[in-house]
Amino acid sequence: MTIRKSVSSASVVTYLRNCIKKGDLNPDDKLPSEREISERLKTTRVTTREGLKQLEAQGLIYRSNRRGWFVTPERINYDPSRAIYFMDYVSEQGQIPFSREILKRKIVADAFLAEAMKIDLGEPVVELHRLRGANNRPVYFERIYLREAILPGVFDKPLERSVSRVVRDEYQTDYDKVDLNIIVGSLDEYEAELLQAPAGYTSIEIQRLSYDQDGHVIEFDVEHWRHDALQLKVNLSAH
Amino acid sequence: MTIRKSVSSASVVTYLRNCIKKGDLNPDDKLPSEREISERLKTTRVTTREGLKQLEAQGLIYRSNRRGWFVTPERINYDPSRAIYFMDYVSEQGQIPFSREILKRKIVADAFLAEAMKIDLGEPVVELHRLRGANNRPVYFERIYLREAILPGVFDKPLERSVSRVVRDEYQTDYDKVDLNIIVGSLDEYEAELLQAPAGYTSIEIQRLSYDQDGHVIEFDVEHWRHDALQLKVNLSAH
DNA sequence: GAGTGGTCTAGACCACACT
DNA sequence: GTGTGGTCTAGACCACTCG
Repeated sequence: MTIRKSVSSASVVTYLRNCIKKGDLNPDDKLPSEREISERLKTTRVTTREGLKQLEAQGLIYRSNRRGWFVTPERINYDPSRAIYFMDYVSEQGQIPFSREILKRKIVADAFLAEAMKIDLGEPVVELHRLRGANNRPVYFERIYLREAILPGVFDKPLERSVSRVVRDEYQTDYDKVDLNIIVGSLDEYEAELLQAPAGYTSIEIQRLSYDQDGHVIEFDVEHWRHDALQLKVNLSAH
Repeated sequence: MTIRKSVSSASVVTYLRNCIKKGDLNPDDKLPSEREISERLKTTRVTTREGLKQLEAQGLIYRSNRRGWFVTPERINYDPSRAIYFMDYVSEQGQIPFSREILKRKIVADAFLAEAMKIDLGEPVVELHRLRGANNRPVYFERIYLREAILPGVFDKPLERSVSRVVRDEYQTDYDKVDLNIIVGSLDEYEAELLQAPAGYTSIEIQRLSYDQDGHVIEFDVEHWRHDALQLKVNLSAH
């Protein structure tokens, strides 16, 4: 049996956790400055930051860029197995969603895309980047790749609100099968800036590969979520 | 447009990343000591550790207790939607699995369990803790809760290799529906020690609630994975 | 312009792992 | 016993945010 020595950063964790539990700090409230916390608990900034990072790992608080530390609001429940759209399920959960298009362009498949989408090198693809969030807080960034061969003219469709709605309604194509790939990673500088996080911030990366009824890949989608903003729910049936 | 200043911990990241790419460091190899890296790159331990933590967040390296830093081996692919057992899918992926029972006991449902399993407070439940890993490296710890009301005498069954196999074969009960709940969190001291990780280590928590054909909850299962050891794959069909 | 978070230096002590 | 990782102190500078 190991004997735990008392760790000073733990007092930061305990102190702030209590503030949150007691309601002195509410969701989206800003925490006191690191220097102020350090002074109050008679420790140094390095130690205080260690404690803050532990609370961050637990998802109780989050960082916004250089703006400071905040209490994490309720997570977004996301079920990638349901045919429901971001704007809708966020609203349903009582939060106000937003969606911002960052980039839309025609490209050709490079080696990575060709392998991931199981298509030929050089096949024309429409690339779409967008940022989405709730209550003015960005929660995930995604890159979407659509095959022009399967969805002719898709570049000129209004894709901002929902790609899958366009595919369903304008191409009479159903998503028959979806392969999900989920991994915990960290944000690169570009992704971090968009998500108002420091580079290296822990993220959840969701890759989604969608097929139509004929087994063709129609869409490839890579999402990077702030780890603190997401709760994944998946319902599986044996039928 | 912001101008990036060059960060010193980044040189640690770049240096070690190259060592791994070039093959100077191979999966499961131990990295040089923090002091040695610091000296080699003419920086201090704090900065070196900052770089190491970034590589850890990216999943390229991992920590084992106080033993040091190691290069992350290939992740385990886990598809919670498939009816396949840990011992089997790890073997299939060319790794050697192990499973260790930590605890088995009869308890009654407390408030948390009652709510999670949608059962009455005080209902008898069999609790099982176990630790699983591959190639001698622990990868996840799980708590399993089984309803004695639905699975009479389950306490005395051999549950170590696979609970679901016992349920299927000995009770002729099929898993009809499974609700998954996935969240990124961190390990508490107990979990961390079992997983040979420092307390607070980033983890993936998977809660699984399984129902039989009649809609009764038969099993509740909470898994804590080392974040660096797991790649989730889920296949969804519209059928 | 003041204050903050992000980064860094140059030390130190302790408990634990390894030999 | 030696060396390592885990933790901590007491400073410092810079770039950025905010008022």
